[in-house]
Amino acid sequence: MEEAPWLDDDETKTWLALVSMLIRLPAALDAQLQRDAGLSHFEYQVLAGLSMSPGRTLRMSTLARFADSSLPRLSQVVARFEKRGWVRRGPDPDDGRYTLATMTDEGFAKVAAAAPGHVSEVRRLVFDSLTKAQQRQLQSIGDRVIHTIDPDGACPATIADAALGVGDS
Amino acid sequence: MEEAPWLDDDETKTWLALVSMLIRLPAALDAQLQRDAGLSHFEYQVLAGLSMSPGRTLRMSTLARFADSSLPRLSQVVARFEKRGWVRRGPDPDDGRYTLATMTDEGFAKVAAAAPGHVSEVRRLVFDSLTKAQQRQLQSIGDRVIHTIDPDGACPATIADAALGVGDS
DNA sequence: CGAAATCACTTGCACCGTTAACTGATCGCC
DNA sequence: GGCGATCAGTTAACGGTGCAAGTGATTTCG
Repeated sequence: MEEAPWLDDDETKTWLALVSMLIRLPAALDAQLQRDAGLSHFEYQVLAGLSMSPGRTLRMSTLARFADSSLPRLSQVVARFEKRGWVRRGPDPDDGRYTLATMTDEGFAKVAAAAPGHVSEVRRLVFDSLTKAQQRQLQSIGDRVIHTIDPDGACPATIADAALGVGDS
Repeated sequence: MEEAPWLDDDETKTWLALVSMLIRLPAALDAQLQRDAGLSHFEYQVLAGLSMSPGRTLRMSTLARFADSSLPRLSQVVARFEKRGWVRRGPDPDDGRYTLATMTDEGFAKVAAAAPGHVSEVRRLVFDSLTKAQQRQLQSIGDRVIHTIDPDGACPATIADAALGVGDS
């Protein structure tokens, strides 16, 4: 713990920039989604995950991992969605312990309506400011940090690959 | 809004990696600080800002900008700190509308005890995984994103420079 | 000089998220 | 086959955060 007591000047600036981005970017995305669609970023992520899955159906636990969510948190959000008619829940025929969440047409319409504005904001705040090289660096940096935090935990992209059939390689 | 309807495959992967980092990195930092010092990352940021300022004193509004915080949020946290004897509050002699928050020796001892473990975790999760070039890229990426979100808003680093006398040029 | 407007901050209320205890369903072991 | 253990998910209680209204101090302008 005594190896490297403090950050040097460059590291401090990098760190302050990262922390600020860590706070402001989610806040900005939440603000846009709340304003234009009445959705939090987390709610959007849940709907997006369901909309991309085959049959628009996913086990709650799989959806929770995809959305970086605890199970209680997801349970409450899905309960709200069910009340609004965006999602239906039922036991998994293969294993009664699992619960399958299925997105309705109304839910799909909701996320389809919200997506363009959100993607546009993501482009505006992130991709438009960055060079192609920086985008590659950003992905690499993100992958490394995530892997350090959770070495054997599947990242959302992997879950997307495995459960949703999205992506390649 | 119709300019670029969707993200391509590379952009999607970059985006998923960034979103995951946006969620997991703050969670990991909170977990370490909570475990080892009983502090949230936000509380640490407030204490760190005060500890670095001249006279360990700062106006509430300046501290709020530094910590990316709303004023009510900061007010409650500082009220808790005051109750624990880590901070004292009083009106600014120059302008009675401002409130000066001053860190006590006990508060300084608290943040000084928490800092090494936190910095060590920051190193472990971020800097140790990254090359020097990636660190430079990360700072540049963060600066650009922050500036896009808030073009004329001062970033914490700038506030640190101006109000705390930290850093250079 | 005094009243209205503005500014910095604090308080009250509603909502959201985490934690711990609980319900149902399946698996392991005898 | 039946009992305990484990797993998936829900529910209830607590703490924290954002928003709107309120307080106190200062500036502005007639």
